[in-house]
Amino acid sequence: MSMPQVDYKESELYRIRHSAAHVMAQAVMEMFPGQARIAIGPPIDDGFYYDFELPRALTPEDLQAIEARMREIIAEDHAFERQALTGDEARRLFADQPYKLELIAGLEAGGQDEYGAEIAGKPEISIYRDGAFTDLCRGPHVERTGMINPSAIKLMGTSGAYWRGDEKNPMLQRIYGTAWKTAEELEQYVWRQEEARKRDHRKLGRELDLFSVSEEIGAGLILWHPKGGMLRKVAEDYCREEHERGGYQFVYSPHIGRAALWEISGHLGWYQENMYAPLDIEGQAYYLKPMNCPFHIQIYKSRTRSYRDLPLRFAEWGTVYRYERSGVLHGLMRVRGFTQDDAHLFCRPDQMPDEIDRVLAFSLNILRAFGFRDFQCYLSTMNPKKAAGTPEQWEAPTEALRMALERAEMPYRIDEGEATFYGPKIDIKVNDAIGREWQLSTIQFDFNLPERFNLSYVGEDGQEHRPYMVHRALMGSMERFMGVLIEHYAGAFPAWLAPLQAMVIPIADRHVEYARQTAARLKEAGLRVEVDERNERMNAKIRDAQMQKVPYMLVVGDKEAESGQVALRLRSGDNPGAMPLEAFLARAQEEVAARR
RNA sequence: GCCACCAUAGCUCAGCUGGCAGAGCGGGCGUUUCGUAAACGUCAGGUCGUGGGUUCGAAUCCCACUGGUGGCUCCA
Repeated sequence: MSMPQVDYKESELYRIRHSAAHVMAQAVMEMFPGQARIAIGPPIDDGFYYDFELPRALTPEDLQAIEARMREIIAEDHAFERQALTGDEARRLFADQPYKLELIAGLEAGGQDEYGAEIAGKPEISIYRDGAFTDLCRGPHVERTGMINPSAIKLMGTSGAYWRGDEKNPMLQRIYGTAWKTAEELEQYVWRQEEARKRDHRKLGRELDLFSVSEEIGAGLILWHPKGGMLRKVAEDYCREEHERGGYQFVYSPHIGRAALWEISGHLGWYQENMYAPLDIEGQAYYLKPMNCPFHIQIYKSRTRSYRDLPLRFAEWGTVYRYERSGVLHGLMRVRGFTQDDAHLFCRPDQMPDEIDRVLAFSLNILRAFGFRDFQCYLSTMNPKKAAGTPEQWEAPTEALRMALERAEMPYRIDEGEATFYGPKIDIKVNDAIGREWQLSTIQFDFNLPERFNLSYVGEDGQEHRPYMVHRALMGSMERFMGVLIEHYAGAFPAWLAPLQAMVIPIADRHVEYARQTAARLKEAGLRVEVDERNERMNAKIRDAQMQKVPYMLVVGDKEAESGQVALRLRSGDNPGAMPLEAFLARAQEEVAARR
């Protein structure tokens, strides 16, 4: 969905959208003569926006009026004219536009463009004029407003947005719009939005009875219903087996720990804003865990470790609680309590490269099993404002992660300053079926905790040495992973994951007994199967199974009961028809085993 | 947390400028026993998110809180 930035910035579409932003700003200025303050209005992935300070909040009706006026301005076909100015000239021109004045000052100071992005040297100050509207802008634009297709633009909505993205600044009103070359492209875009809405995990979660959130329990806290619970169990069981094969050992740890633990780990120093207020237990402060690492470290420390013991890989489906501001909560994707498929690797320095290689391959392998094909890797580097240790300490581990990515021949991007406080990390994001990117796996180097907890192992030389430590979560949070999975498959899970794999549909009451026998045989063979014994017509049962996205529908009537067959229907609508029960079973088992 | 909007039956939603709380689906019961996406009939379901206020009278107007939606900021 996201196209290469460089190409996009030079594309005609980019100029169209940038120009549409100007046209929209003009329409808004006219709506509030002398009262509208304009900030910035760049093109974005699928359109554009413009930020304003206005005397009142915009309504949906305003958007309609603005959109209508935009079409008029386009029809007036004004030419876009560029003009270079001195700082003083620009200041005179925008004397009543405080945000523009701030931008002009920034441009004069040099080092960054009007969006705050770093650039070399001092940019030329320029304006673009189209008819009655003039904006501080470096361009580029289309030549005339008439080159914007009036039937390929649409205003999408409003939102609040902080000036320059800083929450200490005043909040402006942002209007989002989309613009394309043709009406058909706009239509396709609107259609894609609808598709995304259709596979929204919150909607499917209710329709397929997978999970819910209860107001009584609290925001951002998930209840897994039996169907969702099965989905999650199947995913977890598979991963547990893989972990066991991959040399991990399973551990369990409590949900709370004493303040001193979090003091030593550094969480109270670096991470407190994400932690809940302490519980008082007999005068001692305990904190709900936001991470599992200090617990696994205590397990490591429970005895003397020899170099022969390493690497140690402690895995736990650990439920953690993190404070999230109410406005950011979102279905399963952003919650306050979630379970990580967490593990901590402890190894000798000489084992580190191999461990990183292994965990990277392991992670991709698991993600592929769940049907993800496209991955984006990110290497997050030190954030000097939020980092334990010195830049020198960060250098080697950052390089180690980079080398692992190189060895794996994974293309990656650098996320400057996005590391955790305790070390650099590799994040793996996956692209789902409709191209959206989701952050799942994270592999984090940690040189901080072994130090703080004074971890050691006895080396070959009989001396104490400091082990290296890596945190990693592959599915990340089970909640988010399930959410991504729901949207990726639009609720139609492959048979191996589907909570209910087969629905047996007796045509009339006299077929119920045979249906039950059929179900019993399939259950015995390990399939998740139910019989729809309701007093409904076959058509209704098929429709319901279809809407529940059950992979296999097995219709049984007189013919099947007599011959020991089942009539298979797939949710795709395909109808392979009658076949011996054992033939269906073999087919289903094969598909489940292949995780198709 | 901030900006805007929203909250009526399990779900989706109607309910006008304040005057008797509704529909479809779903659920219960009955009839029907049916061959690949909705049989028919009948019954039950609501302190109109919560608390306060205005008013003769509030689902409807005002305030606060809770929860949600789209963004911003932040992030697994």
